Amino acid sequence: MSTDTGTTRKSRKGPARSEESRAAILEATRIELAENGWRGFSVDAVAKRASASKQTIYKWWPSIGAMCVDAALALIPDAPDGGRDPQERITALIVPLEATARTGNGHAVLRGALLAAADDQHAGEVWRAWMNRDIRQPMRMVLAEMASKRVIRRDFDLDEVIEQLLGPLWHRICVMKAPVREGFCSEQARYALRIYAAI
Amino acid sequence: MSTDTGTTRKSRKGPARSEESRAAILEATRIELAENGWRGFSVDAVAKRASASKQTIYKWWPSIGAMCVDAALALIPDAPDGGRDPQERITALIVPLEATARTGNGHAVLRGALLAAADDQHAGEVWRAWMNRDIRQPMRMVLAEMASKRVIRRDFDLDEVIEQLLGPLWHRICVMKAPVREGFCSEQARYALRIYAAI
Amino acid sequence: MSTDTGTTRKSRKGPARSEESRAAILEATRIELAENGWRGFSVDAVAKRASASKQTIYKWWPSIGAMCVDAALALIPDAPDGGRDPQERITALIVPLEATARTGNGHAVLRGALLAAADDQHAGEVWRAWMNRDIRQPMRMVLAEMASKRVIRRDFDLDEVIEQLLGPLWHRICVMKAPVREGFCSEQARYALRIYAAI
Amino acid sequence: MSTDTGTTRKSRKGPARSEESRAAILEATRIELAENGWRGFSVDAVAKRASASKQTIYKWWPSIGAMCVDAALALIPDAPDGGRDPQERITALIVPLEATARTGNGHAVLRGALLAAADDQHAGEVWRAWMNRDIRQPMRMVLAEMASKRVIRRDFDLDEVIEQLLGPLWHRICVMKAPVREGFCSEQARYALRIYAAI
DNA sequence: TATTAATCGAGACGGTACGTCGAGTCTTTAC
DNA sequence: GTAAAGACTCGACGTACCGTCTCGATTAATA
Repeated sequence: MSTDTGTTRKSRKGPARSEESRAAILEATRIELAENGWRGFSVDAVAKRASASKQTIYKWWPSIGAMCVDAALALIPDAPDGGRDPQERITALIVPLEATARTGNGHAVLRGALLAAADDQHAGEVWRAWMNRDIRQPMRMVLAEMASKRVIRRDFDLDEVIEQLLGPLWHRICVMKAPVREGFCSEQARYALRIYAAI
Repeated sequence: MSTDTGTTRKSRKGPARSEESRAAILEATRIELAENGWRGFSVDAVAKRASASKQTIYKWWPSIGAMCVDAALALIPDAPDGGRDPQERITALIVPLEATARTGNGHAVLRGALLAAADDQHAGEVWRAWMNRDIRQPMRMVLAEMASKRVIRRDFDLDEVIEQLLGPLWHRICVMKAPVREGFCSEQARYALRIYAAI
Repeated sequence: MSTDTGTTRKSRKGPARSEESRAAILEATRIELAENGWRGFSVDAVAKRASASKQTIYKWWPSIGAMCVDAALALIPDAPDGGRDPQERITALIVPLEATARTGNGHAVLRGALLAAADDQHAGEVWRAWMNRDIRQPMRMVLAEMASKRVIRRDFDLDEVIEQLLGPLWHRICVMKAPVREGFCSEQARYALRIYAAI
Repeated sequence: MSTDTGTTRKSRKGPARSEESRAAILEATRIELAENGWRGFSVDAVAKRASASKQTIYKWWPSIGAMCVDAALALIPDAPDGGRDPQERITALIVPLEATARTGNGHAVLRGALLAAADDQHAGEVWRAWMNRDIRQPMRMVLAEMASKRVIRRDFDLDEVIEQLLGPLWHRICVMKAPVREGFCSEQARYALRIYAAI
């Protein structure tokens, strides 16, 4: 789930931003975040691992927290097409997160990014912006459609639905530090919709 | 929800552990945690604010994360008596958390402690031990009783129920950084039980 | 006391070296050197002040120290004609330095250049080459003539004479940071010759 | 020529300043200064070489320049007793400098300290304070005595005499970077007094 | 008149060092 | 004994500068 690199430009003096350097920094960030956690995360270590200059890091990211979130978001695959079934469409929105948490050190990277988002101003904004664009808005569409067809109640609170969907994953990854079984997220989706089922 | 102070002793030379100092350190911890977050949290600042020596802090806590969790747990009131109704008994277990999150800077302290628990080995153990004693075990009892009476299904996973109960609160406090409305937790309890309702 | 610009060429493709840029760089160098001293001197600041590219600076000077010396030497006026009197001829060789030190921020520029010459390999060579050409050689001629006429002793050491002439100025500018009074240098010349007077 | 360590205290909580650390820092400073010069001098390198913390360095010295001067002054031996002869007494004041310049890497250390004193506010003050105490004041006494006995003229300028004494040494060490022969300083003393000789 | 080679401003980049802050340990004094 | 005070080493912070490189534009000699 890529974010903007900000390299777009029409014509300007001097060399363009090095995409190579950017990718190396994000990869190093993921490794360091997974190994040392959020408080133990060190920009120096990232710079050294990525053979990059700290200057370059601080130039392109507003804070190291934002960089951590960026690095994690780059790991999340694009959502698959959910077809017509509302239940499937909602599941499709959150399975990429589950997939990330279940692959390699993805759970540790996600945990680091979530901590960064909770602890750092900029990181929180980046994370919520991503959530808004990739989860909240699409889900609002689906839920509105379901509500109009009386499949679910009309008085749901969008944010609370999202919390019921993502909260358990968060708790598992961050607090329990236990593995995420397959289908964990899709099951939460089924539960959540059942809660709001009309009658 | 106090934790052990470790001051119990039969007879030993010299003065006992200063309860005054311990309280000042925990209070300073809460303030610093709420003001500067987890990554910005500093032992030096706590020591200065509490007029304590760093030595004293390191003497009594295995890690600063554990101290943060201790400081937050000291803020959580004891659970009220839930009576006989299972629904009420479960609600009673989690409303202290909601109450803490809704009082003063409690949400920020809780957030700091949760981040510490997710990021720091010792802190995570302290937090999970508390959860196990004050939430998980009591809830296991209630749920077992409900299952035996066929009020809920028998095949629930205790940890997943807990995640459905606490996850949303976490997500709200840490990710959304939005206020927690009254009844948020008890509603999650109602939802969770509905999910596992028999039939 | 100008040094070679290195722009002489017979025929070559492309534009010639920009004299405008060179002058702007040297002027910026003088200002920065006077303001920030030798250790605080920054190529970036010179480039920005002169609206020049760092590339241009590194292309034309072997080291920043050499550039500092160049910038200072450009400030030293040509020596006046000393006439026939040996005393006057020697005085004429060093009064340009005194004049520079007594004009505007000349003392600070001179100090910066001297520090550069003492601290930097290239700068030292540039400075000593200038000294050799503009002070040492002419003085050798005058002193030899005086020695042949038995006005001064024959066993003087040229470099020690120069040190007696320039050392005090140096000490005043660099160590005492006190103003240089008019006639300071010519008086040193008179003293030095008196030291070596025959008889 | 030691300077105050500032470790004097009657009674205070906490450990005293570590003399061991202070000595290691000064020795490392001398080595680094001699090897890399003033502009190339690095606090990091000193800290690493002395196995000291930068914190400790910045705690006890107002600037790195002052530290460099301190390190050099510690190398200058105490002045010998000059006896009764005024000429000898003056010579005795400056031979320690010559001796330092002629021993080991003393010339490079002295050069570094002189550059620091010329380039750095604090360093200059430290150097001039030392000069005032160990050279200027004693010399003022001797010269006053000589003037009262009509051995020298009465209208000399103390600072100019000092410049004539020390300037040549400086010029040799810093600009010429040539070795200092034995007797260089005492000869300058003889010259200077001859200049101001009555009649 | 194109082509070509050089110059120049702008600025991105990997590094090194800056001066500050915090972690965790140790030492001294006071109680 | 406990605790406050604080010095110490080590490492990371975010910034500044160094010296090299790349880019786009411009300028002058050559073809």
